[in-house]
Amino acid sequence: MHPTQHYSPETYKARSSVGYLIKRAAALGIECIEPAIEARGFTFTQWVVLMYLRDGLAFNAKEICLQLRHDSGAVTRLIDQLEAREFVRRERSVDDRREVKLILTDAGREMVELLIPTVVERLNFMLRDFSAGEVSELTRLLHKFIGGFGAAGNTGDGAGTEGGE
Amino acid sequence: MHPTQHYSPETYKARSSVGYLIKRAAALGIECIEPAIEARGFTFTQWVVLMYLRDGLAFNAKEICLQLRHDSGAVTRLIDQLEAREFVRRERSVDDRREVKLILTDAGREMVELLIPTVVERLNFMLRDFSAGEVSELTRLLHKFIGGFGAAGNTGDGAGTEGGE
DNA sequence: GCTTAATATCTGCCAAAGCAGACACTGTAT
DNA sequence: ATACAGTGTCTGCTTTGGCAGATATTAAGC
Repeated sequence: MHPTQHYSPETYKARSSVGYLIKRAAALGIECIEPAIEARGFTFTQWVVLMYLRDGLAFNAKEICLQLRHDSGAVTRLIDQLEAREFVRRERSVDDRREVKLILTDAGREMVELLIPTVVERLNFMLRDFSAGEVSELTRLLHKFIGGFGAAGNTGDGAGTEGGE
Repeated sequence: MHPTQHYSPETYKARSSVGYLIKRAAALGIECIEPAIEARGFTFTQWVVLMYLRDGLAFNAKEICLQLRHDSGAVTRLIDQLEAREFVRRERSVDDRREVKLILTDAGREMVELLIPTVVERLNFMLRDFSAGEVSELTRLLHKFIGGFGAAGNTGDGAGTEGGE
């Protein structure tokens, strides 16, 4: 069960590493979309949180922390801002009074729907030279990348005995 | 000349958007590699800068700003730290005295080489379920994504699977 | 019922990053 | 030479994110 060696220390170069490329692609993508979001008075992160709530990717602060990979304190303050502007409402859960359920207000939902066409347009623009097959393959590979080790332990050691082609 | 419509506002969902997936992949990748870097006393960003200098992706602060997509002030302070620890040296350019050339010291180069095997191991771990063809295709698609609209000085090589097996 | 551990959220403090402006230097035109 | 625009770097000020600790609630053990 020798592990697959896609890279080796002797020949490793940043510019051909998927680590470098993914990081750079993320930065360029945000840079492309962010101005459109900020023109409507939101930070990119605020927008992302509103989308998470709309799409049911998160229902409380904890889940937003996990999704965003952000600190819980940062998320608290982020929600504070969105709540102050009445795009999100906090509602203490009755089942578990530790939990605070986050609910998109009507204004919040309206704002998300208003912004989506712009974001979609930007995404389509970024992918304008891609065929449908390429987008679908990129999506598949990114899903695999995320699922492959996001779920399995990534705790610093070589615990990965799962998988194994 | 109708643009390719990979996404449409009516059906857009965060979890299937390459924007969301790339951002998440980047976050997970950093999360996987960062602990190994910090165990050696560096922040992830400091590591990246050292790699850029090693691989000639940047020679001065301006180029690091463009590569990292960071503010020039942030980069100045980042270089301050690396210079204080003597991994990087500032050298005023004689051709253009506005420019400050950044040079990896011997200690800096040594440190990079010391860290590379760990980073390579982590990358290979993240990609352990990927075939060589998949890594190469992911690399190609990310290059295309970046080059397509980034338009930055991207001396692409396109190849992914160096290092063989 | 009381104690302890775990969970969800929030608050204070510090570091990192963005923004705007200052400064130094270059190149060009007058 | 002087003036002016453009560029690279650096410095304050503010915002954001990370870390640690506090509070409130739940769950399990005695």
